[in-house]
Amino acid sequence: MSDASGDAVDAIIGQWEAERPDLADDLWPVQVIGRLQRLGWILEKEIKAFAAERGLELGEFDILTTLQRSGPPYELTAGAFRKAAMVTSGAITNRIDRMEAKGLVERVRDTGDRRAVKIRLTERGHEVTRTFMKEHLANEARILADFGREDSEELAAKLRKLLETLGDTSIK
Amino acid sequence: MSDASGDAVDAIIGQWEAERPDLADDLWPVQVIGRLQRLGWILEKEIKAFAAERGLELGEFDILTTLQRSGPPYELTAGAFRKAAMVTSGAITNRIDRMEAKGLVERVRDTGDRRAVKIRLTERGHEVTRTFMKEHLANEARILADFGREDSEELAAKLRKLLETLGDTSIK
DNA sequence: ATTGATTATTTCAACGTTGAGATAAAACCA
DNA sequence: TGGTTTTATCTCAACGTTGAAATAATCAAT
Repeated sequence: MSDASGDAVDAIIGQWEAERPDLADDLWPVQVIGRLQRLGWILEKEIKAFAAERGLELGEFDILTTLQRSGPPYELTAGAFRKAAMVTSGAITNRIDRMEAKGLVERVRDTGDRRAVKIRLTERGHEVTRTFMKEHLANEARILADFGREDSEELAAKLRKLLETLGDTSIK
Repeated sequence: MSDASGDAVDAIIGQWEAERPDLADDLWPVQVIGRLQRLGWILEKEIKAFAAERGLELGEFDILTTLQRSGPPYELTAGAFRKAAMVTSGAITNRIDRMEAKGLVERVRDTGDRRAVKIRLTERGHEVTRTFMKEHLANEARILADFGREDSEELAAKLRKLLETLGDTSIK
């Protein structure tokens, strides 16, 4: 059933129902996954633009915040980033290269394990992250302002449940 | 409040509360946006792998399904794809180039407006999309199987509301 | 009809990620 | 100690996207 009103996903499902009636009973996952995909795109674009205004790549922002929220001594290995950021090793190397050039982080060879490289937040990196993070949260609050706090809490609870179902229980 | 159990986002929020108590009251949007981001990554990876097993790029899959669900005569302009797929013009040109080489679509110069190029699904493209789509929906159903149909419906309703709030009401 | 503005697509260099292979160090085990 | 396996990072070519500039056709207005 495609309503006259609705979001883009309702329209897409309506198109499928008309074109492939044989699949009508199998379309229900699209309601969820299609919407999650669209929201992912929209939000990524939003946050990417926000970061770009401040001279940061999205991945670089990711490194900075991961590092700061990890707490003292504000250093993590490249491997830790790979897992936290869900990207490959080459991407981490490149990001750190760029950020080291900007003076936001520094590489510190681990004294114990000389294979490992600790990435440490510089004083400048700290400052940038501090102000950036506050603005970032304000921006996210703005994005959700019309949706509202109460709906946000309810939605968050359901999203948590889905993530747990999918096994996303760790940031290690 | 960071629970002992929970998903990755609960852990992240817990870290921020410890490291930046001054931001504690501003973290609520992360509950939603952080989770939407993670779900976007997870699902994209899942679907990308699924497409790759069948020799298709994610963007190519996007073109195929957009084309098929548009109904007869199964042709759209490059511009229509740009809007539907939320990507830039160069990306569309490249995708169509690759897919034309694979014999999945063909370019047809519009007889009326000779600036426009219609992208049309070939017979082979139709076949591929038909089988692919059925498997794709089965795959999505598998992903959501543990989450359940009822929770899916409830979650979908909230996601729709958020998308509408963000102005994502059209696929034109 | 001619000029100017707009619209549609393609081109292309820059960019970030991927992923396999290389390098190097540590851990394991005889 | 010596040899093998494992772990951590870096290297680098291939890949897809971005976004601005180029090309080409239509539309608008006089």
